[in-house]
Amino acid sequence: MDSLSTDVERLIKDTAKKIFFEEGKLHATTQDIADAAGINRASIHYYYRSRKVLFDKVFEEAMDEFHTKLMSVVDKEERMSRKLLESLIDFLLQKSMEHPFLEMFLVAELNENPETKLGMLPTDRPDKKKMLEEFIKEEVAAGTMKPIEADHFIVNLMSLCSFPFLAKSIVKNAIGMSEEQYVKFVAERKEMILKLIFLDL
Amino acid sequence: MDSLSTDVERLIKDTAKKIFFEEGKLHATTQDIADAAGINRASIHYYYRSRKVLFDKVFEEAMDEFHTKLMSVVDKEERMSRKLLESLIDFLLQKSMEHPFLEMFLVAELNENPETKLGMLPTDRPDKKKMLEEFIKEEVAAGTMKPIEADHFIVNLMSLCSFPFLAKSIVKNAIGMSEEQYVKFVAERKEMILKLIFLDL
Amino acid sequence: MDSLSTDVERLIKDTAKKIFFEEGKLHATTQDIADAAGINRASIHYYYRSRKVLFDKVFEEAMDEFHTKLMSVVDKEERMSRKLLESLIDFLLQKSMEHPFLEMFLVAELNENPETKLGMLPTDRPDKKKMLEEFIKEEVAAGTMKPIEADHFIVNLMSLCSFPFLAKSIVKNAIGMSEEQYVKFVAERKEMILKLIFLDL
Amino acid sequence: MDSLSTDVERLIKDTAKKIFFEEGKLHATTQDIADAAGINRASIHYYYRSRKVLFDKVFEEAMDEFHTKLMSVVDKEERMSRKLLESLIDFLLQKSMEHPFLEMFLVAELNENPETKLGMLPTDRPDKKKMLEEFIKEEVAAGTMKPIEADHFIVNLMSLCSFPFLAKSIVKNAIGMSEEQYVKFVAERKEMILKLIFLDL
DNA sequence: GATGAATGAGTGTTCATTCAT
DNA sequence: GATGAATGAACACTCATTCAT
Repeated sequence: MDSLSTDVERLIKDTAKKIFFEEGKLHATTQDIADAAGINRASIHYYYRSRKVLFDKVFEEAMDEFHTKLMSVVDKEERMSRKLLESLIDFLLQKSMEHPFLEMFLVAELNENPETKLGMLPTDRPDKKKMLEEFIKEEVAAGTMKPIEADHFIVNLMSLCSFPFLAKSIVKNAIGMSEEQYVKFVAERKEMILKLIFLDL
Repeated sequence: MDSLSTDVERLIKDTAKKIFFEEGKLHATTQDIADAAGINRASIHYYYRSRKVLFDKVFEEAMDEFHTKLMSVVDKEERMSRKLLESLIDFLLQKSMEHPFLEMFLVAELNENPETKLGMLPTDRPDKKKMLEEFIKEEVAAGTMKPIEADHFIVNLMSLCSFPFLAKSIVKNAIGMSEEQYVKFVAERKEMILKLIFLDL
Repeated sequence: MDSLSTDVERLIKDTAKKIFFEEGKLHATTQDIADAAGINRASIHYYYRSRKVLFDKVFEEAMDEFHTKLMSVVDKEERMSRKLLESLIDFLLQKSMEHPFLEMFLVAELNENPETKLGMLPTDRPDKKKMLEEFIKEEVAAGTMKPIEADHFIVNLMSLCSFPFLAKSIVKNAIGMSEEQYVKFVAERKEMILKLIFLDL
Repeated sequence: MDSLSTDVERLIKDTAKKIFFEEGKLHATTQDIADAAGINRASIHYYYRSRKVLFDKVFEEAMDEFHTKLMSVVDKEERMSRKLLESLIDFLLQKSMEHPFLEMFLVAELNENPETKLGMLPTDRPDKKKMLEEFIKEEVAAGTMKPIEADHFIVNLMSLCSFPFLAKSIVKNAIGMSEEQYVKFVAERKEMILKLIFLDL
């Protein structure tokens, strides 16, 4: 009953997501999307009234999914722990693999329309920041971590997880990696990041 | 040394650089550039045959400048040293402040035209990589650094230096920073990165 | 007498007539008609092959109806009389109330396609014209009418009967009439027109 | 100095006016206008940002011109007189010859968007109506006119002057007039209308 | 050298229309 | 018979680009 038509609607959305957030084609036209989906350009307007509506929907959905999953990770425990941190890194790496260019679109949108409001991102919550600060303090006290401000800590995490995927083409070119080497490289990131954070690993 | 026209030629180039790499306006039109430069749109085509020529020139120049400066830093010494590394971080942070969105354009270009050849980036040179690996080995031997592959090391550096600028709007939103807080935050990056790398700082 | 489908067929036709000739929506789309009829847009093409076929049918029908009724009025008597003229005015006012915008479509069609042939209108018949001229001559002789050419007479009649309905929105705006005042105004037209024609009223 | 470019701007406007209000092509596209003007379709967007802007400007201008001229006729004298009435009829016939289809567009617009506000039309002014009523009263007292309400009088005038031009194609078809006969017919309208109004003519 | 005017090519969008069920 | 899905054709519109001055 979730009949054929719905499939095309989803196909369009999925194709758009792929082109935008996986392939990072910032300038993709409705024709590009239609071609990639193997459908007529007018179908896009049949299901989504306009390019903007499609884009907004696809973008909002990707952001929502990101937000929701992040929340489910971050809110799972009362206190920050190594296990929780590991889950967080897992999540950040995972979504960067799936949608390496989501941030690019967000940044492009914000550069074009600085007043755009985005769904409050999770770390902008005092309780979570406090939680993180306490964790750092404890680890520092235990001699397993060097003192660091929570803000830098979280931005480091984002940077180390997102940038290598976003800038995959640069990274590969700059370092002269083959695709295989890149895959291996990416697989090592999690352990590498943990070792960078904790002195006892 | 040229005539008056050169001034306009330079004005166009500088304005384009600003709009593209400082403001990150990926979709900027020739009209946007002309408006920002306070000149006629046709002048852009008079000095640069087409938008693509202007973009390519501006892009190549920014990349060349980046490349040249990087080389001058990296090739200053025969051997890698803490001082050299510090210079490198200084440089990376500096160029990210100047042109936070240069990578975005590079990535966008590579996503659109994967075959694009970019001037060989510096670390794709076995000697430099070797140099870095030796440095790491020595620091590890001295107990002032944890073992890390050179590739991860260099990508970490790029990530930690570039991402916070590229994603300034996200970072500020996600953490709820004011402009003043962001300025302070950015000023602290260098010391923070060094402390992250070296165990004895 | 037909089956159910005929009902829908008629519904479509009636709705189209209403939108076109009563509401004067010159730019009405098939979707507008489908919405107003509470049916699916595709049904319109099921019953009528194309928009043009529907429009032509609806238009032809309205014209035919007009033509037929006019004929039945005009051909009822052998000779023109005051009573017949009164019937004619009644009819013209009546059809202008029902389909105030029929002429607009006719005019629009003729402007777009000047070669369009329309069913011969009744006054384009020498006998009828002769009949009218005799009537005028008699009334003039009786001192109850001023001399006037038959062509002007008939165009005056059309003008005085059609225009106030066709241009209702303008008339109301220009004179500042309320809907009630307009209704009263319209009701007075017949007597007014007769008084304008005949000196003894 | 009112150089070539301005000429094209005017050419576009004049062509649009001609197509819309003289030829009554309600569905005319920008391509139709461009073709008729012998220019590129994009030029229309160069001078007027959009079709709507062009249409609105052209429409407003035609209405303004109508309004201004009408005022200059109507306000020339303190009191209504036969001479003034004659001027008014002259004006109404004149503008109907120039722009026979202006009312059609006004009506179409009002049918599509009933809330549209149009520049107050002139007769919606109590003083003018009073003026007309006094004139009628005087003529009636002199036995040169039959009693008639001012509203009917003014609508009759509009009808008798506008309709024959607006519905030229119908009139010609209905009565079987040649172009020459129509020209003669039109030339006779003024005298005919005056004779219809005044008993002593 | 500089600029307003003009245009071709392409994009989003709407529409009547067709098709499969 | 009826309808949601899909499409070709046309439209308004934008943009980089060219031309004439």
